[in-house]
Amino acid sequence: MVVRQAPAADRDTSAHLNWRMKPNLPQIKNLSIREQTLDTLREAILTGELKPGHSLIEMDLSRQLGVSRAPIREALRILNSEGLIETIPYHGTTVRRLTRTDIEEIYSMRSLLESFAVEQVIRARNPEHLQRLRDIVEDMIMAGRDNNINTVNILDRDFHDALIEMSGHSLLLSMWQTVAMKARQVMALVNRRNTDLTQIARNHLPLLDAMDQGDIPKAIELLRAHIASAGDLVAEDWQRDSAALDEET
Amino acid sequence: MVVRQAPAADRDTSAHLNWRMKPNLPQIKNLSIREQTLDTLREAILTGELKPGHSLIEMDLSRQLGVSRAPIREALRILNSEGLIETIPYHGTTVRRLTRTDIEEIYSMRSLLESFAVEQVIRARNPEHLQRLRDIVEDMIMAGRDNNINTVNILDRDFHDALIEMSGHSLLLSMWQTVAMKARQVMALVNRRNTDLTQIARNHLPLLDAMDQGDIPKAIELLRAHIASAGDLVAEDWQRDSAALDEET
DNA sequence: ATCTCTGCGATTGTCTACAATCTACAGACG
DNA sequence: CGTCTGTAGATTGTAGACAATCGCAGAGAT
Repeated sequence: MVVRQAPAADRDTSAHLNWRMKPNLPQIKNLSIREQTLDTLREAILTGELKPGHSLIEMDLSRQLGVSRAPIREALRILNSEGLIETIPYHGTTVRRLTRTDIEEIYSMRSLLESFAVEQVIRARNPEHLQRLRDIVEDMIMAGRDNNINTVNILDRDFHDALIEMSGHSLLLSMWQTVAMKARQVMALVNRRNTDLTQIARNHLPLLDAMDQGDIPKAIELLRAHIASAGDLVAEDWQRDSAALDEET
Repeated sequence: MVVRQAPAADRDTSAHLNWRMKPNLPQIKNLSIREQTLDTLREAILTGELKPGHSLIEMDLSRQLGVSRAPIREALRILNSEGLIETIPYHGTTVRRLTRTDIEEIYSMRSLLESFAVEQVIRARNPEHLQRLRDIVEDMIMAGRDNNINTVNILDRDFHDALIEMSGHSLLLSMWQTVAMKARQVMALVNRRNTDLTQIARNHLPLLDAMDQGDIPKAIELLRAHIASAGDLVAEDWQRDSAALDEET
């Protein structure tokens, strides 16, 4: 951590430097401490490393990350407005606790946003879009055969992200990102019962067929069912082991 | 998003203090400078006082408001994640510029969120909800008769806010607030052509009737049309006088 | 004339110290 | 014994100074 600032020259892409520049030099990132802190904390929350209820003390973070409180505070403000943490003035900051209602809301919102997106994508009738989605699902099925749960999850996210992006609706995309973030957090927090990975992947196929046929109502119906069943499973698991989820500190 | 902290006194409900407490003392506000700055700037942006493209210099704001840069920076981070401003590192912060596409997206998103809400509200079948909405519309019609454009606008906002709140979906509410905020900004920026205020108010009545009858598809259809026509009008006006909207600085 | 480099002013990014506020607990007071 | 009061410790809120970076103008080289 505490990646020190990179020299300016590395980021410079003005013409005289690009002249015959050999490619594939790894892009040097010069993110502000605020951004690094933000990314680090957000990732920790989304992966469940920082559990709901966990207390975030600015001074502790400051020491752990080896930076001052100012950029940390700015990062916390952002996380706060993203709804991942809560701050009580002069008292403390904690990772937002989740209720079963929160989870139901997250999935119902996913459903709403995605069905809107799928309608837009179908109307656009862009064959490349459908092909791209098919490719992702195929990879997903293969990863499912290999029982590679991590890859399946990533590809599943890719699929739904791609669907939203294809709608070409930037406001939708930004709201989606908020919701998808929360969904990711929830998924990381529940101990999912083993399910047939291949089956999860295959579940996407009927949706693709409906999209191929341009059948909007059917596609929306399939998508809704797909998300609802995923949401129900997660909500059940949540109920089951919700006792272990709040962290005292 | 934009969940404001309640002042300490509001949160204190311990028994010994509530015992025979005389009411009606004006609540003492102790908002942090960050919150005050946030509210001030956000309001200025939403009312069009700060126009798209206007440059926000931390040092200037600091002098104008008579506070240090730290709380201002935190407020700016929040406005940034709300999508109202944009910051280029080491260069400057400006009020986000709006394109016609932005406006179309704002209204299509409003449409999506509100039709979801109206479905939930109809399903809940709560007569008080419908009565509350009717009351608002009645006031709106009266304000329309008086040609009181400001009151009509406020009541129109109240109506749609109420609709969302009644859905009881807190995540929906938070996304709605983001979108409604942007819509408010857009409305403040266009010089709306005079329209019949009474007519605007009356336009809400068919929707209420459909809700009364529990006719979900019809209600959604009416709502969609209502919002779409509003959006089209605004988009037209935008096109017309978009030249005057960007502020140089 | 054109290109390159260097220094300058403006602006944001970060650090440190100090102030304000909250909670909890101990002790005074009836 | 219960109620109020005040103090201590922890935590967030704010201030002011300094560092880093960017864009640009202008000097100098070709």
